[in-house]
Amino acid sequence: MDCELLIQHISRHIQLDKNEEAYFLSLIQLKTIRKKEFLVKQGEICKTENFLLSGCMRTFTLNEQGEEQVVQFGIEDWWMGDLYSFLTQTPASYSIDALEDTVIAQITKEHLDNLYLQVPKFERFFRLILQNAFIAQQDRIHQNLSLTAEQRYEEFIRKYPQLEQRITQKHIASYLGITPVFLSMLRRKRVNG
Amino acid sequence: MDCELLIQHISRHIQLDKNEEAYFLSLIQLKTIRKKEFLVKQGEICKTENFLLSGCMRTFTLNEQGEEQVVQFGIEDWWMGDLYSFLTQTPASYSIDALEDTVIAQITKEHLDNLYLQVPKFERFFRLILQNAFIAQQDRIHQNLSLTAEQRYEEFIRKYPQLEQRITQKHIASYLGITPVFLSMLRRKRVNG
DNA sequence: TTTATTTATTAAAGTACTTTAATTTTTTTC
DNA sequence: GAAAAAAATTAAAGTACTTTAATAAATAAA
Repeated sequence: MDCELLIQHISRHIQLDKNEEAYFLSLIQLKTIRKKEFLVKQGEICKTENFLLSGCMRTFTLNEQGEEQVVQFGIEDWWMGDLYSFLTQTPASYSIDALEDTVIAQITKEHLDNLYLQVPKFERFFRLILQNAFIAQQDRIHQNLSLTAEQRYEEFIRKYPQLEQRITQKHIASYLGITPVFLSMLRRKRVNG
Repeated sequence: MDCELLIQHISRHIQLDKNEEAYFLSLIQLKTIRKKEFLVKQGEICKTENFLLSGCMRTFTLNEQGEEQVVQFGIEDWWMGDLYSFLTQTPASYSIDALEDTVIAQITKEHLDNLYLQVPKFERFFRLILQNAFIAQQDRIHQNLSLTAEQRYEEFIRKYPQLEQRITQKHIASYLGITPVFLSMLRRKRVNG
């Protein structure tokens, strides 16, 4: 089981001894999700938290008109899941699917609850992860409120140059809160000056 | 020192014995911030995390044109601060001021770091607080992207009926990402049908 | 209480972004 | 490698929201 990336990721935040690492790995399951397959479906229960070892996923909702709204992307080294559904084991508000063939490391709620009891250091680990995620989200809220679509697109490119290559414009537009048509206009403007 | 509300708030998430509670309280300072006074100023370092015992505050930024963008409100039972500035002890991106006379319980970074070491349960406590904050923010991002200004205003009223009364329309408009002029139009439409 | 200052309302003109629909390009499938 | 399906581009008309400016109402200051 090749979780090297996950172990590195954890060691950036907390130090585990060999026993703790082995115990942690015993709770983890690897899973491959092919492009277009779902990890979580809106309305079903999100049973695991998921660390991306490779590939690319998106979190989105379907509104009443059946339109997709992308809320988040995730690539290697990111956690993905519907946190509220996971914590409360209630139906998910969001769907998550794979934009590329993706390999994830999964932990169930039961295993995570045990992990917190057996290795309390993981309370710290997930606190630190959440701190970073919270700060990133706050900045995103601020930008969504204060920047124009053009400025948000520039920021997206600056911040996630890799993502810009890997993800379709349709999905990027949705993430930015604009239509693909308008994003196309912004791109033309960028190129032509 | 009347921190009853804070103690209740904590006991909803973790259980403290009397020693732990006393130690925690020894790290806390009460402070009153009068209406219009600042708790944090953009560009200065945010030295404390702050729990609101009473009153009302707002987090905002000033952009290059000197316009205020409200990012968040806080009332009794909420934590406020510039988390990134607090954690890294670098200049704050956000300002925080009081919209009403406000009483807060403060903890410095040094005290909080000690608290995590002395009473690791607090790792759990702040993980739980951050989980809730993260989920709320994710929903806000989703709504900002997918709802019209009118729908966002309806949601705001539904979710924070108390706040709607206590906060000026100017600030609510900024929080919603619209102009006060447009908010006024939405309100007229609501009343007249 | 009066005056000054800030906030809210209204109207009208302007702009950023959407919608629709047709065409081209790219990707997927068999 | 051809056919089908999905994504991107373009243009034109429409709409949600902004900007400006003038007036009224509410709050703060003296």
